Amino acid sequence: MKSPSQPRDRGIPEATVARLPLYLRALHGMAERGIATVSSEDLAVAAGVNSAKLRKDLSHLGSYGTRGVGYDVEYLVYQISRELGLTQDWAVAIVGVGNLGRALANYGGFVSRGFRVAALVDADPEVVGDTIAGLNVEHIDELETVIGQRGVSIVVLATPAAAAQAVCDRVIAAGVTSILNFAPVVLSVPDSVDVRKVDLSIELQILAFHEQRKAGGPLMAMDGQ
Amino acid sequence: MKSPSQPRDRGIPEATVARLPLYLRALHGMAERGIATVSSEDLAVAAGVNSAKLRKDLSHLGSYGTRGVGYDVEYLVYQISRELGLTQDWAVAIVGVGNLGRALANYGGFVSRGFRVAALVDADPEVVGDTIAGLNVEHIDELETVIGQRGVSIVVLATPAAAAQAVCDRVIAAGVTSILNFAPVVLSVPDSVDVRKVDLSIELQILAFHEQRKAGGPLMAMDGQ
DNA sequence: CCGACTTTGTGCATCGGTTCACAAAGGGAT
DNA sequence: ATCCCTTTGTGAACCGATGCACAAAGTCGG
Repeated sequence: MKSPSQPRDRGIPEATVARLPLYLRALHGMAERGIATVSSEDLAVAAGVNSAKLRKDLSHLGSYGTRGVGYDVEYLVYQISRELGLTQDWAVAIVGVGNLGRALANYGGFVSRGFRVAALVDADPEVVGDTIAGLNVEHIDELETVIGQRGVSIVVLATPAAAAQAVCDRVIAAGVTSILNFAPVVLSVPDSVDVRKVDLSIELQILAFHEQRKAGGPLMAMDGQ
Repeated sequence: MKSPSQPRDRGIPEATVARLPLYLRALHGMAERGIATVSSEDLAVAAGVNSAKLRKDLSHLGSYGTRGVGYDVEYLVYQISRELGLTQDWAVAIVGVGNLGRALANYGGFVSRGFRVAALVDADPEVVGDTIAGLNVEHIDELETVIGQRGVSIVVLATPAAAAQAVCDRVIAAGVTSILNFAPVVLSVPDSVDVRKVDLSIELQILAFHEQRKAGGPLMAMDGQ
């Protein structure tokens, strides 16, 4: 039994957290198009999920809808943003300024969501000193200094696989507890540190698996489905 | 008792499929270091998962281990590769040659896993004709031709959000049934088409959520956890 | 002020996935 | 050949997530 206006339930399911950014994106689009109010059904369609799931997700944040009407777009944007921590400014450092690091530095989706690329760091003297996306590329020796002085709390690892663990250890020692890893290695970190990984080739491999199935499977089993 | 070569269970759980590439990566590393045999425990550590989960995952492919010994690295690499469809050559087209598209074209992880970038396509006359990663950038008008003639079965969408759905519709009409989408939009496609999406800003937002929690949560609730 | 209509929020059944724990299977030593 | 040791493969309990279906809550027209 909980008090009726107890929105702050400390335990939001992980699956819900992963979908909130999706809702937020859909809501931003609607706000831009001047839509003031949206039903769970419409928002669900825009976000590509089932409406019951959406309502349950939102119910974890609190009771922000109006029965018979729907959700106020602006208000919901604010509530989700606040829950995700996007109402504050996050300083991000990108380590590894290869093709991927460059793409990330230029990626508009970061800035528009409360993230600020505060530093670009690389080990290659060839790129150190270059200006990318308006930022000076700094030498890896400056890593700890940069993190400390600019209040970097999230680090994006876009280094080669071989360098990732060493850089990871250093940024953790420098106090960082959130890492987004693009290098194709399993990082070993203390429990207190959050690592999310994105491996582009894994996604392709999963697609290949399903594609193969459609084509008849590895042994060309001739089942109709 | 099942016949020893009855590996083909048509229903491999989605969660398992998503982990197979992880095992494969770990196994490749071991093969390179000359390791011939590996236990589920060791492989699990290398892949960053629980060993019981790993064994259950592998059991869906068949009985490829030897009790008391472990798994033969080479053999397991082959079996997983085959299951994922990586023993064949997949032609991939990348549409949208901005920063991200460029990074993807140069990404080594594709080629090394049986994927071949067969075409780069863009709408901007400024980039059409450029050579990137040894490939000529072709005009979007050629999209259908390129897909048909080079046997492209997987398309990577790295276009701006506004263009993604239109390109998506075209590649589907051209016969493609597997799409990897980097554009921050929900694509609407027939059920027969597989879409996997990667949204870089979503991953960062999830990190921000947890980071905020560590720092005390949105209302600075002072609970120890 | 009331009654019909809309849409939320949620209890409940269900499902897929994870983890535990152990019997079965194989290897190697004696 | 037999026993002991290691490690797999899996039955079963558990856990979180999903989706249905509906009562509760609110709006709006008359």
